[in-house]
Amino acid sequence: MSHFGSGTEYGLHCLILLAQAPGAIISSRDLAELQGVSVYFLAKIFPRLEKAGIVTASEGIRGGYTLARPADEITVLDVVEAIEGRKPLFECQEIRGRCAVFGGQPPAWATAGVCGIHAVMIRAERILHDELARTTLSGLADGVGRKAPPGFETDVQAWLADRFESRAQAQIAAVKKPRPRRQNET
Amino acid sequence: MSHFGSGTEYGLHCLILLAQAPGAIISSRDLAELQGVSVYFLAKIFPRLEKAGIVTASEGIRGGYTLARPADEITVLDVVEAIEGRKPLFECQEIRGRCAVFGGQPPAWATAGVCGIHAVMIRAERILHDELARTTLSGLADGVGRKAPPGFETDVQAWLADRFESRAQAQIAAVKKPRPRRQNET
DNA sequence: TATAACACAGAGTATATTGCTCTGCGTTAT
DNA sequence: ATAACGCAGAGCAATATACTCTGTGTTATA
Repeated sequence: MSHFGSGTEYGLHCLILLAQAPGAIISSRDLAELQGVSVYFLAKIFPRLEKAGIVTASEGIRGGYTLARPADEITVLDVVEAIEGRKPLFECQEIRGRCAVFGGQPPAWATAGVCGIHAVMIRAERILHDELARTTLSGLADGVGRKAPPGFETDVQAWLADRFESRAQAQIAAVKKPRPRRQNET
Repeated sequence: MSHFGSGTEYGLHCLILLAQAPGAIISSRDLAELQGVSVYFLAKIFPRLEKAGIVTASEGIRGGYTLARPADEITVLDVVEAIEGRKPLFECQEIRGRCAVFGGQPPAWATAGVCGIHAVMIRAERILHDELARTTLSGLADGVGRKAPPGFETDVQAWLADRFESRAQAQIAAVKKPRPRRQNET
């Protein structure tokens, strides 16, 4: 297993798509089906991004998500912390005060300040966070844009727009087929 | 929960003690009881440190562990990787190739090279590792030495030496009390 | 040579997390 | 009225964490 879960991966991919379509409202279902990941799982991730102020939600049919602020103001660290939660690199249990030679009453010098091991971990964690905060969603989106041929991004937007538009037609189709619910292919 | 488990914390504390007593053989039981942590749990951690070449084990009564190389040649990263295993920061599942507009056959450009998100994570991971590799066991031990009053380290060594010496006497004591096994206080 | 403590291997256990599935509720555009 | 939406939360199998305990073989000492 890795330190960051797949939720973070899915979330970042979705947010890049939102960054490429500024202002567009895209549902978690469409984002999931576009990328071939679980609709249900993605639907659990987005509320966290909303609570963190990264996306804004709109309800009802034709509802969905949009970036809450410009893509260059959302860092990878913001997304990781929103989805994974703020779990620290290291949780100091203050072993130093338990030393048997203290006999249960550790002297002041033993528990003063930050434990040496903990200090190393705090430093490493800050460096990791700084690095993750260096890349923004617009930076990631630019990277994708540079690799893809000119037509690709348009195709993706067309795919999403088609889904969005078909919300109205779904109602008409429902007259013929009672339950036209899509199945997920995961 | 934190990214690094308590095994890493216990391990580092034990290795600092071994670094402070170069050449001494200390059993996992003594290390555990000196620090008030689980004897059994520590006994599961040390074989990993041995497999990683950080400590060497000696068997039998009066057996135990010593550092396998000088304390300034063992980094915090070495210890973390030995105990936690080499789990990556991020495990790329190649979401980019699953895009629905590709219809199951992603073009070469889409899957060429490293995924942009993965690239950010690889960079962050290397920076984290570099930072953890910057501190050695001797560096940590020096930090403890600077904080503690002059007599402390001697007291600890005396506590451990006393345990080590008493291995022989334990057999004499066993004649009077049939089962003089120590209980752990965790 | 019996013994006690050791390293080491591995089974077992309680609890938590991960990744995912599914149901139900209130909201919204048609 | 309907269908799809966000959102909250229950459930669930698989895995991980932090221990706990047992058993095997090794070694120094009385």
